[in-house]
Amino acid sequence: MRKISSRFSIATHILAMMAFNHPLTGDQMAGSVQTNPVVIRRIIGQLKKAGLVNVKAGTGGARLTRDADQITLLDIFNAVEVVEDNVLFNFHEHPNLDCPIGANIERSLRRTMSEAQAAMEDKLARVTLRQLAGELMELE
Amino acid sequence: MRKISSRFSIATHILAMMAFNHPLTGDQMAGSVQTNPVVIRRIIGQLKKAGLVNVKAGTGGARLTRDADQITLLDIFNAVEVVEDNVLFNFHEHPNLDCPIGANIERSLRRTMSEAQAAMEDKLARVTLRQLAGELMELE
DNA sequence: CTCGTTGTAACCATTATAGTTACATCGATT
DNA sequence: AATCGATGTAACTATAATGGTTACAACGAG
Repeated sequence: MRKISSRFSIATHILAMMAFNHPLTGDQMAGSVQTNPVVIRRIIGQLKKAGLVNVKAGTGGARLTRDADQITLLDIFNAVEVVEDNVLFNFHEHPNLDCPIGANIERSLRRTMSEAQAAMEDKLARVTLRQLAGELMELE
Repeated sequence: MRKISSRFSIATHILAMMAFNHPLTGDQMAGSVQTNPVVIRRIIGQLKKAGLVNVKAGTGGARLTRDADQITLLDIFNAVEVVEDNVLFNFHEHPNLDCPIGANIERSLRRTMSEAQAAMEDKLARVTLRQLAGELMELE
């Protein structure tokens, strides 16, 4: 299967940079991530929409809207990895209603899927941007 | 982002069917899942490679290689959702080494990613095909 | 007014998914 | 032996996500 996109790691990287150096331009971030500035701007756009980041027009520069310990990795994940109905697992859509097994399996399988997703999200929710930067931020 | 493919739910569906009706043909499964038989055969191929299923050549018919309580949803997931290096999360590949943040973030972010994946897998590992079928299997 | 920056639009190449047709091959039955 | 249903693949298609790219309008500060 396809991996979860690099938008998540890129977003986390640039947000961590913002936690140190306050106003940062897209080109500076693109230099650190080593990708095209437009890729960065698209991600910044998603982070803005999620309310994690403010961008100054004209002169440029992005900064966090709150403290790094108020932003979890789940906040970042949900900002850049948007999935339909916030449901990660697909379920084949036309199971034959004449098949008693399909009908009965669906409910419990969907529940397990949902629990699995929730367990993953919980791990992301327990780590803040602050914790991630960790030792580095002590030096500030 | 893209959802996890329907192969997982389809594979679980047809394995649950096999837990009841022992030798099952691909066309019967395709009828219950309501998809093309070739899609089923491709999934069966993956389940065979993972050692979960036996297929009788010529006359046809697939059956489980072990009891339904010896097959977990994680077994099924790993059989049909193969991801490079078994690592679900991507990490952008050329972070600039001159950026101290990128370098320092990578290790801890990768750890959290790995924990999140493990938490999800653990939920899948705790449910067996037998448990999923649940009440239905009591009637056997 | 100019300059650097941002926000988008418009492409492009690559890849995964899901479906489809076609066909060689196998084993059992007649 | 010939036939029949079933499996295993190859080949092709359409659709969509990802990641990169160029181009350009708009904005604010100097």
